[in-house]
Amino acid sequence: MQEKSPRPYHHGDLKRVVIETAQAMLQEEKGWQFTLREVARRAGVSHAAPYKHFPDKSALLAELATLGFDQLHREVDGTSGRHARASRTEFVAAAKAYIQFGTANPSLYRLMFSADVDKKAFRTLDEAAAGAFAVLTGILERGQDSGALKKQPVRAQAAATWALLHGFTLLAIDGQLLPDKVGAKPIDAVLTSLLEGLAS
Amino acid sequence: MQEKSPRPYHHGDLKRVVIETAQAMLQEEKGWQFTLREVARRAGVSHAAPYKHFPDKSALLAELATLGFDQLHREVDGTSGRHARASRTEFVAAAKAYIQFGTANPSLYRLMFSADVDKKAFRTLDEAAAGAFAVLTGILERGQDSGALKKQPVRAQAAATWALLHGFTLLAIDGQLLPDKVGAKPIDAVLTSLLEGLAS
DNA sequence: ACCTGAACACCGTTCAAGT
DNA sequence: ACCTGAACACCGTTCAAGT
Repeated sequence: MQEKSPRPYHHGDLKRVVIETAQAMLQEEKGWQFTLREVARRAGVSHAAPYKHFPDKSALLAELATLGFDQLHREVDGTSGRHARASRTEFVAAAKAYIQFGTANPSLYRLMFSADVDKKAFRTLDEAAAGAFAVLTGILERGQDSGALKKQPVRAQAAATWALLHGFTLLAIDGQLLPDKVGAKPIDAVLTSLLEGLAS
Repeated sequence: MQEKSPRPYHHGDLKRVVIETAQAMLQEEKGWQFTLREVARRAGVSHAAPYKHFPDKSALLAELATLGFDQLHREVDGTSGRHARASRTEFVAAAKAYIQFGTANPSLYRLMFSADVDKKAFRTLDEAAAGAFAVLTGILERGQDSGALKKQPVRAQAAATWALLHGFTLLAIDGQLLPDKVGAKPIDAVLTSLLEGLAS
């Protein structure tokens, strides 16, 4: 019995395989050491093959970052109920989901905000980031409607919230929020402080 | 008249020159593309020479990051008066100095929190980061003493403040807080929001 | 003690040539 | 249309050899 075309000359689906291999590598320890040649190696293909699907490394990184923002979008969005009015609990759940995503996928999260991704070519990346940002804005709007949050310019509130979540996530990834430095349960303390700034 | 020993075989002060050259490169556009060989080239020395002063690239990066934290420490500290009690104004000035440092030295700021620096060998880096962190803690303590800030566990307040400043700084560096996305004067809006969370 | 030059094992990227 | 293999210009790092 012959194996199903073990290594056909034309891979057929290489673009997807490259992306999936790269994503798997990002999940690993030291996933931030990202090598195009290693991706090709694992995909069982020559190191020049990916260039038929991505103009350069930056473009692949941009694609991975875009997919990361999409996933972040979905995970934060998934915590929020579909009510027209949002509670503080809902707000906190969304915030925790954001931080959870980042700390669970440190290399990917870093990549999403890395200087190495191709910023010019991929408007898609900006759109994906804006999409994730819009989720925050939406929750804040609905929180204001319910009276749980202070009525303030929503975009400024969203920027402050995003900055706090982003900073907290990165500091956590860097191991710079350890209890001995910052007290126990930093996440709860920080979210409390944030809420007190926004709550009515 | 003879030039003063134009290129002596023994440089004599190479370690400092390497650091200063590296710092100058970090100030440039694309300063984050950091190459040990390019540093050596600019210092007019062979590419192997730096290895007599730094075990590897990580070690140099760690040294640069440490110096960065020292500078950040000084600049934030410089804004705070020497009174035992701190006002909100003082707190805001410190926060703005933090953000100003980061946005004025984007590559250095990124490096200070980069995954590439040698975390194990250099306890100095941790100490420098802790020093900068301590400034925030000090201002918050003195702000609580003056009654300008709510009495809360200081380390948690400091963590929230740090996270917000860190996130804001990085988003600003990434160009992700542009007015069209986030409204005008994001910095003031964010600091206001932060203050409302901490103020009494 | 400090520096050089050649060498090694890696990259990202390109391009003629193969299927 | 898609992939390979060799090639080029770069890295970081090591090490015998020079001063």
